[in-house]
Amino acid sequence: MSHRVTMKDLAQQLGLSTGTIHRALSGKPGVGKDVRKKVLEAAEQEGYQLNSIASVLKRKPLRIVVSFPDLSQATRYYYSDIWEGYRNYRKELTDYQIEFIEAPYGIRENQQSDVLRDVYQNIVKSKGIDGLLTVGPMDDPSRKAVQAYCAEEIATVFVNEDNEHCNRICCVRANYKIAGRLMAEQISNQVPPDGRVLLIAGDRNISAHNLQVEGFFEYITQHNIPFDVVRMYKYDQVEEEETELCNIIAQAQAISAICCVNARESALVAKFIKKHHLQGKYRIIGSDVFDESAKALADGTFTNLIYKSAYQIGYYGTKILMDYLIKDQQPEPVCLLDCDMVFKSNLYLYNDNLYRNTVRKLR
Amino acid sequence: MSHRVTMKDLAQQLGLSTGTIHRALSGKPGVGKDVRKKVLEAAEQEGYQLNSIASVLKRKPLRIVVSFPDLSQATRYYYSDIWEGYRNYRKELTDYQIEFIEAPYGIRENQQSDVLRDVYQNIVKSKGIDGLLTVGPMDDPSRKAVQAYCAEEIATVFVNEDNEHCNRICCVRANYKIAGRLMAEQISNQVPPDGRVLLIAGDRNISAHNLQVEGFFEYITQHNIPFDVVRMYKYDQVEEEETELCNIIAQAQAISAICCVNARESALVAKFIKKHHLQGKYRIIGSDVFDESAKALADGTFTNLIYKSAYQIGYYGTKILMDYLIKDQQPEPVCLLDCDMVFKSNLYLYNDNLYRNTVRKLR
DNA sequence: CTGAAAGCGCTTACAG
DNA sequence: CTGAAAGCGCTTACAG
Repeated sequence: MSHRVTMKDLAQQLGLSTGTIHRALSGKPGVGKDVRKKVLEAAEQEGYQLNSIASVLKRKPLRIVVSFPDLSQATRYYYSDIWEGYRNYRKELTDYQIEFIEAPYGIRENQQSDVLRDVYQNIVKSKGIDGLLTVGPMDDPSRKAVQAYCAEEIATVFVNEDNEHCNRICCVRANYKIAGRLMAEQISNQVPPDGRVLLIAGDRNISAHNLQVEGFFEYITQHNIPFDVVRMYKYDQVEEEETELCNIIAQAQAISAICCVNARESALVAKFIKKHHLQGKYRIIGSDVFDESAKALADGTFTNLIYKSAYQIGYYGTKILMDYLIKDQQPEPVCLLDCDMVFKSNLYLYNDNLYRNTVRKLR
Repeated sequence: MSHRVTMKDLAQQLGLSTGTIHRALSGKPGVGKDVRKKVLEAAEQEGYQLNSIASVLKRKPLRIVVSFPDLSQATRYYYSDIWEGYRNYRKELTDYQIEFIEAPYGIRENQQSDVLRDVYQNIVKSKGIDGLLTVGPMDDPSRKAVQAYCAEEIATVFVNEDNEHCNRICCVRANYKIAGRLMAEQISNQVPPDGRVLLIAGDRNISAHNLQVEGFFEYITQHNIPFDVVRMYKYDQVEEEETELCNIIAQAQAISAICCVNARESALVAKFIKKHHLQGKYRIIGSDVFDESAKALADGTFTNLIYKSAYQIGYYGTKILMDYLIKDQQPEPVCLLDCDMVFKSNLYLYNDNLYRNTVRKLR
């Protein structure tokens, strides 16, 4: 264990005070241009590494805004896992002096932008904050709200949705393509290669849905599986959906399997199957783990579920932001978390929040 | 953020020095019995929590011995993942002043005990160590070697194998029962319920193998699947194994699927299938991810693999030991990590060490 | 057995 | 823009 270079060492070497070294290295204002350069060079030269532990002790608390959808709506299962992942990583940070400001928002139009603007007015402007963790904005007002944060050099990490027009340090999301491939592979293990498969493809405007569809076809193409795939796009036509399902199922050429790329329609499929007493007639892979889908898997209505790593996204999103702020670790711009195939046999792992104590591979 | 109670606060309240408070709370010698009691009570009363960050700064480095099998032998794939998980968690601990002493051992008889005794003589006795991370001893000499550590109050965490006769704080291992259930469930999705299944059951003396077999039968019993399961126990009769496989496969009543609870025999099955050009004839689930098994999955010889969380065992084993030493967190005595079903579509996650950056659910 | 003091490596508030 | 000093909350070595 040879001596690790400290700020004191650099200060002595350069004939400066440790305060100046600190200001130079931390990018704080109040240090001459050439002095800063000299310090950065010496630090590089000597292989100086910030001691992230020591730096915690005396600094004032970091202030982080965490803003995800609240649990009032359709995405509540998904986001309760995101919140939980965030909270669990937060526990790892006890003693790090971090103040988390939670700002959940409803999913009505403009809710994200309203909440973010509100926090900006009330907190950012007065006390200042250091980091922002939220969903990449999908509408103009939200994007503008986030850009106001980024303009203040506030480190920003997006979950689920990216938005490259904001100066975010990274986006953490599920690897949807692999999710689609997994569905195709699992189905291809179970139904004859010339079988007919209903792919409930979600919304053409939602990239998470498209990527899964893409992955699905990629797999069957690469493996020369001549599935007859029927795609259904009724995500925003809730009323027509059941009729459409009836039509497809009533067709002369029977389907053997159903795959569904999103939670809402998975719930709908489960309901439909039970209503028409079709349990066991099809191989069905649903998306996400929540009350209805978990029940459907447990009772045999579904064969499997794809878990899209919501918990891990919350956990890693928080970790990546904090590693950036505390340890100066620069993440990849996009971090993909792989999805899991859920079986009856390991459903309890996803269902039982008590032991959700985890994490996942990162790409 | 109300003020958190510090040692200084306790010292003032009790009219003692912070040094005494520290000695009392940390269980160090050199403090009177009733003084210690008084301090512990006050700490309890005031809700004192150690600031684990501050405690790192001035203390001398913790010294941890890490001793797993080396990579010279049959278990090298499995243990390279364990080592890697340990190394990756270690990276999270930069700045925590921890000195890791790596003591890999060969798998010949008594290698573990020799190495542990050697380290004990050369390091423990002279410099002292704070923690031990190793495989729970499976023979008498190793058990005695470990007990010598535990007698010195050295915090000990076992991976893979437990041994309750040592005073370990915890054992971290895969949830083998779930692994067995997953195999049964996946096979039952793919072959007719009255199908014949060959279960390569490993060694009757190895609990990891037995638990998987148990889980397998548990699943098919609970779900009333009338599989005809043929068990094969030839783990230590390598020469007879191929003959036995030939016999079973040649039988009039054809088997539909093969499940294998361990890595060595999975490699053997892959070789056998390829040699006899039987690819695609059976559904086959192998164990563990390593060169041969990964190839067999990729080329369609195997349908799936069960990954027994080696990486995560190394990662969490290290974390649990360090959380105990640094944050005073008492773990559950047995921590079970769930296993993954590996598909062609996500094989790269297990195969590509570059991005092995992860973790798993803990029970 | 107990206290008083120094110091871990940073960050900050203050003075100039 | 820069320096000198104090201090974060612990741990340690020394003195008694």
